[in-house]
Amino acid sequence: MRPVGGRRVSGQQPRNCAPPGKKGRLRREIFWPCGPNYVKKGTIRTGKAMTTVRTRFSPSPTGSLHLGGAHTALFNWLYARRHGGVFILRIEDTDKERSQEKFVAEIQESLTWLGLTWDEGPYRQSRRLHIYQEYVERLLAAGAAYYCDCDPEELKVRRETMLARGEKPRYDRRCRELGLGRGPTAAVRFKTPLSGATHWRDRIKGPIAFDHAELDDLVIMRADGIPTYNFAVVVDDITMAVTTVIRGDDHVPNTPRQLLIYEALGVEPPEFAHMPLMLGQDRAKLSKRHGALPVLEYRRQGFLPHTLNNYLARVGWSHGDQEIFSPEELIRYFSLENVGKSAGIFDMEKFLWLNSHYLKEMSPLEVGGNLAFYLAAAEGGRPDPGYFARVAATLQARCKTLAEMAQAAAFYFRDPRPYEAQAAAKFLIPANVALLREIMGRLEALPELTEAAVSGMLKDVADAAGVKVVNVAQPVRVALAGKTVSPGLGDVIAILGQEEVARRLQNAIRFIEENSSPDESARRT
RNA sequence: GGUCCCAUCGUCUAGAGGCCUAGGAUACUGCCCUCUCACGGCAGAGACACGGGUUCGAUUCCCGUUGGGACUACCA
Repeated sequence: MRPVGGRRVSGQQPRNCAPPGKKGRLRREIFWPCGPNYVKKGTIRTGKAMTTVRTRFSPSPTGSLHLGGAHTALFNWLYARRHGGVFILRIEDTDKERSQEKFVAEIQESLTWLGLTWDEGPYRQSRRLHIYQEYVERLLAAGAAYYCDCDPEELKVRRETMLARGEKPRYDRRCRELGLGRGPTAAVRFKTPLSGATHWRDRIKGPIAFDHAELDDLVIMRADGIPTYNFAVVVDDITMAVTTVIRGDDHVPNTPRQLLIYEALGVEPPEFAHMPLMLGQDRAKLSKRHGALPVLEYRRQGFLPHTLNNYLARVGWSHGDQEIFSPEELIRYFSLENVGKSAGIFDMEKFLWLNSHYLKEMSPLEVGGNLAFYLAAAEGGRPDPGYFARVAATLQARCKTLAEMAQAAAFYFRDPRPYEAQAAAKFLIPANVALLREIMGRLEALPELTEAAVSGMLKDVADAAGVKVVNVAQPVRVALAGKTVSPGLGDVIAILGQEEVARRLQNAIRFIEENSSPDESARRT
């Protein structure tokens, strides 16, 4: 868990020392943080002399942005912001089958909602095909790649056969030395070294090594000229001058393949930081299949964007015992050194708590503004910000999400009827008619409808009747809110206003009279 | 199966060999506050996966076991 080697040198991050290349040109003379000579004491330069940090978030538009993606995007964004760097958005849409335009839009909307704004992009891999082509040529010319015209279907069969035989399902390299030329069905494969090993020092995981014997000759460009993931990533990260690749540790196995491509291209690679994955309740990687919800779904459910950022930041990263971070603090404190290695599980309970925390912290006016948005769909409430603020103030400490608050606030905007059945059965009974009448009268007599005045009145009524306040409060509550749960009656009454309160009390009395049999009401009144 | 990664309360985590009687947060339980429900306050229960080393001393370093996860495509 502790940094190894140079990772701790006075808190400085080793970075590439050369300026980013211009327009597709390779960067020259780059300090390679992954190499064996990584950080000799005293070689780290500080501040201005170093290259600007450049990170990227590169989702593929094959689905909505979900929590896992937002987690990765946040760490990249935070790291870039922390170091005054550049955050790049890149859409990896080389999977023509599954990529969809609507997801490109949704991903951007999600990031924007979260406030994870990008400085460059969105770049689209599908519009950079000529660049990949150029790099493939280079590899081909250098003898680091070769054409392969094996039939994909047959490859699949071979793979299954190997698997069935208990062998490793790898490409058998039968085209490797054939010297095949370009052709309509020929894909390009990377010529992976047969022996040796690739290793790097991960900014988060420390040293990692893979034997080349474990790797096979991956396809880097399909027969149709579309590059595959591992190749496109490398070319993009080179041409976009990415300095730090921060991604989920599910990409660790891809890294040696990419490092080999950098090497074949003669380019020093960026540094890598593989962050721990965030798992679902079932401990499996978050994915659509495991019920990972789109980020926008959390917006719909009434979570604040900063709740997501704060929560996500604390999965895999920490700053001592601190749990609550303002956006500025997140940026100020974020560092790769404090990113842990082990995967974390998304905990809805804590997530809800965090959201409720922010709901309580915000000003009533702000919460009210948000609440109006959630109510608009359902209730079409009054568009008066002041009114929403007063309503919000009574609900802030009682709700965990804005959607929940909208529900709880509904009675402020419309008639409470129909009453909740159980509540009505228990409190809207003939025995309480007199009480409701008295309350109505007393309210009219109050010089001012304030929380204190109403509370005092309720207590007086209770005292006079020799009962507890709760006994007078509940019938009134059901009459006004339609249920046994609501904010304090003093606030409710003050907000609803004299006229509306009188109407609701009257309605409740009428309801009781209509719903009880004549002799029952005679007996109990 | 193979390769790689990971391992502190249920969950997120603090922990840089003695500061640990292992801290915080959440969730849970109890009490207090209280017109309901919440909020809030106080208290409680709850973890170093196991086995070997190294060391005067391991939660911490090394090895192994076990467990979990990821990857294993002309997906990303």
